[in-house]
Amino acid sequence: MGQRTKIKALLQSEQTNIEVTVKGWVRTFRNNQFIALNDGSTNNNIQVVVDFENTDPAILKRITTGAAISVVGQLVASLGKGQTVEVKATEIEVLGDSDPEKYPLQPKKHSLEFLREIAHLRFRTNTFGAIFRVRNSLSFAVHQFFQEKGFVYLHTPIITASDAEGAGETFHVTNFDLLNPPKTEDGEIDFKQDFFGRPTNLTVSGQLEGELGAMALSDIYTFGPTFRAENSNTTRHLAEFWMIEPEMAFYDLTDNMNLAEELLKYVIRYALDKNKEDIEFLSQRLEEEEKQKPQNERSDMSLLDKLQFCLDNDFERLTYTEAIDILKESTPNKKKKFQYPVEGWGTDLQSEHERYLVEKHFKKPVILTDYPKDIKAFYMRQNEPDAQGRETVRAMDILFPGIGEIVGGSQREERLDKLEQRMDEMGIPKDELWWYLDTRRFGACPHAGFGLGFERLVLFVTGMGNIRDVIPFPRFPKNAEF
RNA sequence: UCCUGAGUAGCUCAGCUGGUUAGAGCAUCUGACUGUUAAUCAGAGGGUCCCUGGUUCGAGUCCAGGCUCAGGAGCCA
Repeated sequence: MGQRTKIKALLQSEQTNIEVTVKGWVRTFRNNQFIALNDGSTNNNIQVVVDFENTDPAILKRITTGAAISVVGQLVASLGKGQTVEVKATEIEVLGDSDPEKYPLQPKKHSLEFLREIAHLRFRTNTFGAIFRVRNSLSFAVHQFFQEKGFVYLHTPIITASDAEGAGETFHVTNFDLLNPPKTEDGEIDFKQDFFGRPTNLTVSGQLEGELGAMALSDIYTFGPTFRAENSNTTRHLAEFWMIEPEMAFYDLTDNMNLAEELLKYVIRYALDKNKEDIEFLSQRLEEEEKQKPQNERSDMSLLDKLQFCLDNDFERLTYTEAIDILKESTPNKKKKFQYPVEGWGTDLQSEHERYLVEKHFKKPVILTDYPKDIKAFYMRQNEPDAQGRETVRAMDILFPGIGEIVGGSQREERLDKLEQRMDEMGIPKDELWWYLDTRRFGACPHAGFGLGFERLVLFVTGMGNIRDVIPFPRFPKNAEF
C-alpha cells in the first residue's frame, strides 16, 4: 500500500500543486464532480474534484455515499468557495463499494436515536467523529495529568469477590451451566465448585483495591471499566462505564477536592486546546438543538462559553448543612415548586435540589462536603458530631451543570475501631474484607480518594444530552448489541 | 423499577368523531444540467401502519396484554 496523507494534514498544508494520495470514505458526491471525502482525522472533509468527462462512467457510478476510495491527484487552491484547498483527481480507485440503496447513513440529518441503532456506523458522522476524538483526548489527558504528578496507574481487578461496598447490583461471573449448577446437600448452589471456588462478580469500583495500592505507592489511580447491574434507564447511567479512581496517602478532604478540581480543569483545557474544531462543531450543534427548545429552557451560554467558564472560576465549596439552609430559604422551596420539599436535615438531596444549587443559585460547579453519615458509605471518615449532635462524614460530591454528580469521593476512615464499628452498624461483613482492614492494622494513615465518571465528563465537554452517545457501544438494560 | 409520551416508506413525520386505492419532505433510482457546498429541475419505485388477541359489517384509528424507544424520577459515577 502506498503512503497516503491524512486529510487533517492536507487541509493544513502550506504547499500546493503537489501530488498527493488521499484515502477515505465518501460523504457526498455532488454534481458528478465533487466528492466530500472524510478519513476521520478531522471533522472537515477534503473536496476531491473529478474530471467526469474523462473518467470511466463505471467508476463514477461506484462513488457513492459510504464507499471507501483512494485518490491520487494534485493538491490545489480551490476554485470554489467553501474550502481553501482541494484535490484535483488524476486517479480514483474504489476500495470498497457501498450500495446506496442499503447504506443506512444518508447525506442528511439523522436523529441520535436512529444513530444509536446503527452504532457500528455512527462513527462516520460529524457528530460522533467529534465526540470520539474528544473522548480520546480526555482519556489521554487523564493519564498525562496523573503521570505528571507521579501517580502510579494501578490495574485493579475486573472480577472480584467483594460486593461489600454495596455500590450497586452486580453482574455475576460464573462458569456454571446455568440450567444445571452443582448443588450442596441443602439444595443451594455450590459455589465451591465454580471457577473461583466462590461467588464472584464484575467490579462495581476499584476503590478498595486502590486504597491498598496507595498504602504503599502513595498516589495511585485506576482508569478502567466498571459494571453495575442496576435497572437504570436514564440519560446519565450505563451498565458498563469507565471510571477514574485516584487514591492518595496523606491527603485530607481539602487536598482531595483540590486534586479533583485541578484534574477536571486540566483535562477540559487539554481537550479545548487539542480538539478546538471538534468542540466548536459540537458547540454549534448544541446551539442549533437549543433553537428547537422553548425560550425559557434555552441555555444562555454556548458549550464553548460553559467550558471556558468552568476553567475560569473556582468551584463553589460548601457543606451539606449549608446547602440545606440555602435550599430551605430558596424561592422554589418557599413557593412549593420542588416536587420534594426541603424540610429537615439528614435526607439525601434530590436531583432537582442539586440542579437548583448548581444551575440557579451558584451557576457554576459546586462541591458539597460533609454529608450526614447515614446516607453515605461505611469507609468515609467520620467527623466529630456538631453542637446539635448531627453526625457527618468527610465526603465530597462535585456537581456539574446539566450532569449532576460527576465526582464522588471522601477522606477514608483510617481509624480501625471507628471503621469496624461502622461496618457492624451497616452490616458489612468484616471477615470478607479482612485484607481491607489490614491496611488499618499495619501502618494506617490519613488518606483520601474519589471516583470520576468518565462518560459524565465526556457528556459535559461534548455538550451531549445522553450518556449512551458518548461511549462507542453503550450497555444499558435490554441492550447489548454490537 | 415507577411516571409520561411515542412506534405508519430507508430517515423525519402527517393521517380528524372507525369508512373505499394510506400521504408529504428528504433519501434512493432514471433522465437533464455540469464549479457544486443540504446543488438544481423533471419523473419513477418504495408500506408486516411494532406484535398478539379482542370489539365491529368494516381497525393505521377503539379496547386489552406484550415488546421496544424517548424524556423525567429513583439508584449512583
